[in-house]
Amino acid sequence: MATGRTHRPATRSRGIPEATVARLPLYLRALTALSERSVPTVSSEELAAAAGVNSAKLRKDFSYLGSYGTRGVGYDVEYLVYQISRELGLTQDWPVVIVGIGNLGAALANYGGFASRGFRVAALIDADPSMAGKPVAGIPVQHTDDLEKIIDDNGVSIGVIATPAGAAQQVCERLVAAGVTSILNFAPTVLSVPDGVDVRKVDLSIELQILAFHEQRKAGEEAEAQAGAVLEAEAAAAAAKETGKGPDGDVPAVMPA
Amino acid sequence: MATGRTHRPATRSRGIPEATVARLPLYLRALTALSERSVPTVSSEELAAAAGVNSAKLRKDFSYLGSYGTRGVGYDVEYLVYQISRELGLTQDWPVVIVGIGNLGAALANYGGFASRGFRVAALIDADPSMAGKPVAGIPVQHTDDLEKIIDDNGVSIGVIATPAGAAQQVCERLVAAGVTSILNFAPTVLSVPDGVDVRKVDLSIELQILAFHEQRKAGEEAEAQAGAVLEAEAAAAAAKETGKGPDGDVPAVMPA
DNA sequence: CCATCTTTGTGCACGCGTTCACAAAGACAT
DNA sequence: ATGTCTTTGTGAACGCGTGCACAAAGATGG
Repeated sequence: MATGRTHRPATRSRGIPEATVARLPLYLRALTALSERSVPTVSSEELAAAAGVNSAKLRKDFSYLGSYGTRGVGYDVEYLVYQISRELGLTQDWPVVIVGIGNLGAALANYGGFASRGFRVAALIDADPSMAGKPVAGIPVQHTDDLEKIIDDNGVSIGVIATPAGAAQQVCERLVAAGVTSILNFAPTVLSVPDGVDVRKVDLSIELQILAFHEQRKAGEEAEAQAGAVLEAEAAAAAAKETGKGPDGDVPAVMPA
Repeated sequence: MATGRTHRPATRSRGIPEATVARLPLYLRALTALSERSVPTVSSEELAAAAGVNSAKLRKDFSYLGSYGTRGVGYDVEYLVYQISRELGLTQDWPVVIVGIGNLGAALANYGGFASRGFRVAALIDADPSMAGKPVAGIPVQHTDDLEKIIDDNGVSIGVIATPAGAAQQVCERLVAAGVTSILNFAPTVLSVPDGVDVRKVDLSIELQILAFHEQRKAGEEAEAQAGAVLEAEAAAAAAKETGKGPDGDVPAVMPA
């Protein structure tokens, strides 16, 4: 359209939408795969397909980073890998501590994707004294008592909480007090943190429940596609109010085929 | 898909926004905690605080389910627990299979939150023949060869993929072909599935990268000079193509950590 | 029964994210 | 050079989700 630059987005690096940031790792992964196959350039259409998004969205996402593409050709894979890496802060090393070395913590410690890109497991921490010294994924587990020192010595700013729910908030507070400002929480609890601390949560139970909701909806649609008795839900709710006592473990007339 | 002809689910659920559905498990957890403390009623304000959301949002969320509150009093805890459980489909039993019993798969199998609410680990499946028969979390691992039969015999409609990335798509296709219509994917891959199949993904690596982005941003703001890890040579190229990095005040004054 | 007080349920406005659609930009062939 | 063809970058419209602010509903006390 207008040849003239109307208004360049004055604030570029700061203005990256959160939704875009969340997709950058996806693009990066797809680009890395292309890079390993020595593909020199890629179009927005191809890359979008690989990342599982819409091409217009991808182009808009990239437009927040700058004009890194070449019209008529596409994007230079290597260059884009570098730009996104830099934007995400992956060109530097991030020491990470994992607190709570149970099944999940051990799984995380062993997770290859950890070390692969900028992240390094600096320490494993557990409250169980009998775990102390025991190596997990080649890293000796240390006791919670030393948490503050570990954080400080290693300059850790990202912490992963894989403890039971009951311990999570307390661990969180100690991490924050020790200087951690980003937390990845696997415990099924709402963490409260001061301003300036980022928390992201990964909750298996919630994901499953969301799936169950859609699963139920699908089953319902399929079963009575044309019934459409909206008011019936009312009656069902009323009737359910009577029968509803132990919403926990009871199984209502399920008969697996 | 084997689970079919149960009873009719609420037809009203069609209008529940996705964002609301994603929060229902959060409310449910908070409500369950209140229920265990025998708290009879709770106000939107209190419950919202417990769930870590805004009270107006909570009320609006509940309004999609119906008018289950009492003005001047609040919500009946037990009743709400039941309503949300029903809405999410947790009053029925959901058999789940976990494919890929490595560190992560084992952690998931052992995860208590699984069985606690509606979900039941029906089977563990792995491609490694030496795993076959070996019990994990009290459940014997079965071989991938029997995947279709396991799905069918147990009426499984929800599958969890915890395999390496390379195997995920293939496993996914077999699950779908066998009748699974909801998939929780822990493998770092974009799964492509036919319409009607829901996929949710949990990706540790992505979460960490998002945290790193914000962490870098915080560090940059705070010290104004923490853009340390920018690679020299390529940074020059980048600066040449782009007119500097932070137009909004974050200057790339390099100061290596 | 009436007044007051608490808390829900929701209309409304706003901002963010998504998507469409297309002009501008460049590559490439002639 | 010039024209054609491909693909980017983005203005604009739209829809969803969020939060405010308040009237309606009901409890509670006198």
